[in-house]
Amino acid sequence: MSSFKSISGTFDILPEGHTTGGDSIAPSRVWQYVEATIRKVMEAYGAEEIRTPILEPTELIARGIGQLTDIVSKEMFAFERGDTNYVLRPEVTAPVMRAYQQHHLDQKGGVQRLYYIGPCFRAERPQKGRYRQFHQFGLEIIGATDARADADTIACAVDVYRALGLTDFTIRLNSLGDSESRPRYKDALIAYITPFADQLSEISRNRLQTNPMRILDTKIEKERELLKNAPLLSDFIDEESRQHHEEVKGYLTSIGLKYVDDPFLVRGLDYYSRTAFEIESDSLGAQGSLAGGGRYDLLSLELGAKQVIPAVGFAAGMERLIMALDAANLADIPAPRLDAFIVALGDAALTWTFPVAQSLRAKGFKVGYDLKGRSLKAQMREASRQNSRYVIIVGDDELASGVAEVKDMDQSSQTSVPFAQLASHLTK
RNA sequence: GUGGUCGUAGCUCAGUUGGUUAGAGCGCCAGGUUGUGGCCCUGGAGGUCGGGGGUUCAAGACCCCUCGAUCACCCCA
Repeated sequence: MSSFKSISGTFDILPEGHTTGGDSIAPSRVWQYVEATIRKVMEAYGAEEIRTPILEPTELIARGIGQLTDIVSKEMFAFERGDTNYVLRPEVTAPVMRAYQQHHLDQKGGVQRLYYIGPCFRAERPQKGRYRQFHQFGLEIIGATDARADADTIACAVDVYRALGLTDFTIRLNSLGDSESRPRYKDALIAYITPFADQLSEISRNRLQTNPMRILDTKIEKERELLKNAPLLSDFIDEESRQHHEEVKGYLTSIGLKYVDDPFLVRGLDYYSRTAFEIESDSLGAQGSLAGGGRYDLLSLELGAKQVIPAVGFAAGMERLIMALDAANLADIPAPRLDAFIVALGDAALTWTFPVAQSLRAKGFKVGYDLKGRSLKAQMREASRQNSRYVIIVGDDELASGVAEVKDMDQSSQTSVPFAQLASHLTK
């Protein structure tokens, strides 16, 4: 046993899949399958992949996500080197927006649809479905204020889940209003809550000062009770935002997408305005948030743009998606099978194996052979384990005659095949 | 960051109130089959009982610390 272990909250993805003591990590082929499906759906939405660095300037994340958010204030892997401050990206919307501005993608005219899949890092206490290195995928539609962009974003996320066979989730939707209606609502909320302040938890009391809207997100039953009659954001948002929200809902309805209008839905990142949504698994428990997103028209300004660059997007967690697939038994991807496994007996045959395997591989066959010089029986067992379609058996006799024994492992039948006809025999 | 639970072979786990050389199933390896996988039979390898310290004549079992996992809080994807 090695004395080194992967860092807490991180995990290896292996060909066979394994458990971390409780949580199970899917085989790499399941991840590949999920990624391939995501790419396919993204392409259906006209999106192309963007890959940004894992390392970003700390300031970008702090400004983008918000200094007072939990992510920035206590969950970043950040370090200093020379006179630069680095972070391991905790999310990728801010980096995508940074890249958009850095490369002047607005100058290409039109709307950019960018998707990503990759690792993110947050220094949270690990638990099921929550890791310190985790993987997000998401879509950002940049350059459009049209409500169809918002609806498109939500539909895209939903399509990813549907394409994988998941149906067990709920969409929650809200509008956060614009930069003027939010402060007004904030004031009203503070005015409403302040009289009860001493009945709140310490966390909520702190939020009253720093980020009062996050209090709406509380899971404490008593606090929810106190919030029953709290002013609603929907009563404060500006007319344009309200109309925008109605349009978004209209588009969702037009494609038969069901959602729950949730006036208490607030996202934990500061950059959202107007549309905010979350997709929650109905069966995953505490870490059931599959995807979240919304409109973030003001992020561009926060990152130094001279004018508003309207944008919407969603981000989703790969771990939770795969957890949900597992729970629904939708993650059984069969291991690939070999076309042929070459069993060699004797030194001459061992030597013969190598170029033959190469020439078959060059013709597109998946070919394996034993590398441990084991017995015929052991080699056969290995072929069986690797689920090879055929086994090619060659010993001194076959080398002399130029004719191999080829066994069909499914039929358990065996025929003699001249070396020159091996490839054509495998095609059958 | 806070609280609860757990940590024995590669995996899943058993291990009586502390008491000799720590077990099972699966997996792995070998043999039964002088050149044929899966099923069956036989045998074998594999464990500093997460790590460190302590109590005791004696600790896998008890105590403390630590690390890890896990569930919840929190957070969010």
